[in-house]
Amino acid sequence: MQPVTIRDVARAAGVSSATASRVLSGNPATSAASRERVTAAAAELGFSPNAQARSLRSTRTDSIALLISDVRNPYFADLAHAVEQAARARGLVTFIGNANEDPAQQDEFLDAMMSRRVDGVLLVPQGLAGGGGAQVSPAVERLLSRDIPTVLVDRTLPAAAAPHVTAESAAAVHDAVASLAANGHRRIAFIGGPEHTSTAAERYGCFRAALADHGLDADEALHFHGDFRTASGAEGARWLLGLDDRPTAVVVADSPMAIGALAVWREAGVRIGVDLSVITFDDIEAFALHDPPLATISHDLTAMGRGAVDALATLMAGDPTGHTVLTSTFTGGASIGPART
Amino acid sequence: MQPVTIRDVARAAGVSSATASRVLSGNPATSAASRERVTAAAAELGFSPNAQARSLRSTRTDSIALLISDVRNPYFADLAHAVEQAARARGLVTFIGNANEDPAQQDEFLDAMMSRRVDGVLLVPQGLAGGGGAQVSPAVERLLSRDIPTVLVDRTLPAAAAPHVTAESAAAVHDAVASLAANGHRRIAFIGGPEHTSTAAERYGCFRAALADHGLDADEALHFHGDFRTASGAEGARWLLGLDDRPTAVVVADSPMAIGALAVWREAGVRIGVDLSVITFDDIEAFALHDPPLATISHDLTAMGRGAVDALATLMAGDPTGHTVLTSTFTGGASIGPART
DNA sequence: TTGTAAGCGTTATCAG
DNA sequence: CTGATAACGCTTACAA
Repeated sequence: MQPVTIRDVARAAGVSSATASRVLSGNPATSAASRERVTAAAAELGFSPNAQARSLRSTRTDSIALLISDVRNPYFADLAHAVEQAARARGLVTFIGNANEDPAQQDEFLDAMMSRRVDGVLLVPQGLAGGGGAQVSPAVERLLSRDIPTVLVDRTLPAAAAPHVTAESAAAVHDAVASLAANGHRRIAFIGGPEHTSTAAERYGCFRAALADHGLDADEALHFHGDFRTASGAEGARWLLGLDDRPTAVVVADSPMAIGALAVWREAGVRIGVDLSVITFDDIEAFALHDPPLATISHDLTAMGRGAVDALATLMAGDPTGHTVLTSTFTGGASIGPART
Repeated sequence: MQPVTIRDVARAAGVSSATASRVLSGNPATSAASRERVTAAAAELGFSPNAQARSLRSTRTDSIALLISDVRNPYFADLAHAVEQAARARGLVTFIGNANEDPAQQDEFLDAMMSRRVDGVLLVPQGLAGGGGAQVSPAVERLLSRDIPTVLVDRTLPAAAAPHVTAESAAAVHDAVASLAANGHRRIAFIGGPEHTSTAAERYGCFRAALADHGLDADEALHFHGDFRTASGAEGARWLLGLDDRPTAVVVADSPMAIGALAVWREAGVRIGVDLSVITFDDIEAFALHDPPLATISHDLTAMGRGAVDALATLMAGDPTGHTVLTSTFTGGASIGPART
């Protein structure tokens, strides 16, 4: 079936293509008569407007892009869901892209989106492994140097390059460490994320600060550098088991790593909350599977998603927007127990 | 900064826009000299072609759409990841859409994709709640009546409307039920998915067949109708606890429902593998959190994703394609124990 | 090998 | 309220 164009509709309705266009895009300057005939003809022919052509002219696409780090990470899945629902409420379609924690994949998706002229971009920026200067990947550079409304979500970028909606965990981490300290823990390990992401840095930074608050000193030897994925959590778990003078507690920086780590510890016969106290970031539904209940430091992803869409909408409307920082919540659980002495 | 057009590039390179276009789209009819100057100019100006305009002319977009039922369901997250990687290997960008198990959201996304003229569509079709005739939602109808290459993934549609890549679980379910039967279980409940999805029907159908294979009769009173989401799994768990002559074993039709159900059972003090034997569909990483290990019936999502992309690529190349049906695997676990007598 | 010019399907402008 | 007509940014005959 050949695609039906607006001209076909106009011809069938006996009007000009301009009138047909006006009717179909809800322009009030139309007569009831032509409105009726055009809509009828469009329905009859099964007309679906060519968005390419439309936005070539109008430069609006009513769509936004959301780039997340990892579709398989429940944290980002929740974020994607929240964004999608909030965007839908504003009449925007969301295209979700998966960077797979890889700047190259991020860039491909962003380029595709830019050339498709989405109205705005929500970006969880991927860190550059290089680590040297305050670099930003090429496509992100392009994104920002053009005037494409962009909001960073969850993670930020060095130069405060764009407005962002992120979470701040100081208070929750403080409470979490307080809970450990109250249980007599003094050697607390940290299984962290990749250093080149702002969240990994923020989470670890808050952890160190919290230690200091409780008169404990941060021991860099108790800091494992993971990559936010399951396998590295398992590695971190094994690393912990191999430490001399094994720590009695550990904080894990995200849920996939926690899943990987807990599986290893179970296999090794480590009793969580008894032999080892565990606190993990990112409360996900699947944690309900774990016994005992896990203590968590969590974010309100629905709020983050909605906040991000709000900020982006403001930006798309042409108004400047600032940063939003949400606070995290500490929820205790039986995975914290007294330090064995 | 105003968007950079191909004319800007051409001007900077001192050639016509036609030559610039030829260079940038890899047309061999170009001189080394202009090739060099054009690519330099494009890089210099940060040119990114307008995909709208390009495909308005050329009708290829090198992109595909993937519509999944629920981003937050790890099963679909895994599928999305697999598709995305396979598509990327073929130079295709994947736009992921989330239907949220809702035909209306599915249709919005599909319409947006059709009007953006993606080269192909991978669709996990949403069931119509009506249940009456063999209907298909309007946008899916449009999708199929036009000649847009489309492959159904995971779920099918009544009229074998399009080629599909799905999983078949008969053998795995047979083994699973055999394992229960060998442990003396005779009353086995089933917490199923929404009837209007083909997978729910297939999974339950195989379950009934497997019961028959083992001389057990299917009792419709032991069939709970869930909706593939966590909350309904919890409901199903409570339903099971309230049954007279409580079944000693249960099969759960997907992982989110299993998560919801297991949480309820734990809270009720039900010992999995002792008081109640459990087998669940869809092996996900987070199941590693559960003790004892869960018996599962699982699919190879990587194979499904790759198979779907292969089928779609074949279709996009103009060749007809058939159906692919993958087999499932049963993996035993300590969540199956002897029936208490 | 290159340039000119004609569209692709739609919407915006400007007269009527 | 409507109809010509000119773009939007790009590709592709067709000439040169």
